[in-house]
Amino acid sequence: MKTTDAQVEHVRALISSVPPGRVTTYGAVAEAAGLSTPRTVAWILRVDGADLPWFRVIRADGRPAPQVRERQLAHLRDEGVPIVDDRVQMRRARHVFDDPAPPA
DNA sequence: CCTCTGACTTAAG
DNA sequence: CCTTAAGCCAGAG
Repeated sequence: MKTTDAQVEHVRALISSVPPGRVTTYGAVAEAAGLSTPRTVAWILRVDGADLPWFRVIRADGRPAPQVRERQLAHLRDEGVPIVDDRVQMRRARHVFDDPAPPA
């Protein structure tokens, strides 16, 4: 199904709700927003994520996106996110969305 | 209508 | 820990 504006707004809201010092993954956001693939989340951040805490969204393995990894790591370190060898310790820093995914 | 690319993920070698 | 392959959706050419 084509991604709706509501879905995009949902994704933006979810990312905005991630508190400082915590992080989430593309997959988690996609699932919470009801999207079928994390690539859509990446697309949203790329085209309309300048005003969002995009640096709190990392890949599933705990590493930032290669293209922005320096800036992302800098932001995360600044917020006190546990990082070891350029890898985020999601076990401690992962954020859990209270708002459940909408039923199909 | 085609192919390519991308701030992704999981599985397999 | 490394690289491939396949699946996935949206946009650009």
